[in-house]
Amino acid sequence: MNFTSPLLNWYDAHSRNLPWREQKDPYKIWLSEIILQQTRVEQGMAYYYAFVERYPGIRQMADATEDEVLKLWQGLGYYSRARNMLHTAQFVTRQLNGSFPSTAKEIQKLKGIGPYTAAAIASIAFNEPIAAVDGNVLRVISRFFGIQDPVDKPDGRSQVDTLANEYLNRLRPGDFNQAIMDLGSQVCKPRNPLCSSCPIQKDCMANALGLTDKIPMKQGKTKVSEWHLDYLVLTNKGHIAMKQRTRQGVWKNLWDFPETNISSPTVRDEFPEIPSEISHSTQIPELLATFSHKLSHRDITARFFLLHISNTPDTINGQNVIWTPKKRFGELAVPILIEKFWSKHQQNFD
DNA sequence: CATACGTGGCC
DNA sequence: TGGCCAAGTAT
Repeated sequence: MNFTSPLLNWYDAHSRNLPWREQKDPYKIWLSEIILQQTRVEQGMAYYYAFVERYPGIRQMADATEDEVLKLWQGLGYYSRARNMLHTAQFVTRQLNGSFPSTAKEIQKLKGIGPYTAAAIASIAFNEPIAAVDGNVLRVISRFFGIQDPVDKPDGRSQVDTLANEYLNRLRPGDFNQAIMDLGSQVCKPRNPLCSSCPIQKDCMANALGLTDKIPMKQGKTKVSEWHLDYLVLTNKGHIAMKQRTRQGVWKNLWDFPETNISSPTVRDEFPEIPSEISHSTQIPELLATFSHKLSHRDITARFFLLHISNTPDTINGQNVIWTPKKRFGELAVPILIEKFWSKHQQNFD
């Protein structure tokens, strides 16, 4: 099988010039890998630059607050990555004396780092011969070797792991891993792969069998459930009531508005009750907007009810709130759903 | 082992 | 359009 050599030759000629590839700084490689988990390079690039500028090294990141890191991360999604990243920055700085672990085994003990990211950092930053198997590698390897078992099941997955480590170039493990990822993202794409431009087309099983649109085979589909969210947008003289999502769950530690207590689908035509903490209000909440928003696992329908009130209680429907001046709304890390609502309707809050 | 966890792009 | 996919991890 002619796999590794043509792959590395192709990489030498076509590798992308990415900022975290300019040096072998474990901090920057780690940061880029966390950002790029389940995220395309094009989407993550601006965030990478923002983080490197704000935190040139892991020690600077360790001194940050979680609110600040989440605000920088806003819009990237999977916010546990940001929380775990800060935790790891503090752990490496304070417990490991600022020295990033140098083996995949040790790296994987850090929060937010699993088998893929540990192997990627170890191979790229420390030259450890270990295959980093991500979605691209799963696709390239399963197509090239014609693996027709589902790659999201243990059997198919372990076949790919084995082959990737078997064909790994032990002299250039980091380049080998990045070469497959670049090939997977630029040539061996999920749909409409550019097989005629592929350096390993000649020995590719999926290409020979006409199965590039069938491989990689996958089994699992996560079911999407519906979720109704009813927000109370309370204002008082240019201040807005905001609450932090501290409970375990989606958007943890990001900010949004207090929620009403009428989220049951059967009573969705009713107006929300006035929270008992509100001293007196002659009007009823006005339905300002209805937004739909899709998460990977939820279809959200969010309604935003506006109400001007004359006191500033510390809790709304039992939820702790802060009263944020309208000018400072932008300092809070909010879900994209809230950001979109805000950018469209903030003029209503004067 | 299955499910939770965001958002944007593509066809 | 709705479903799939993206440099996955934690539980």
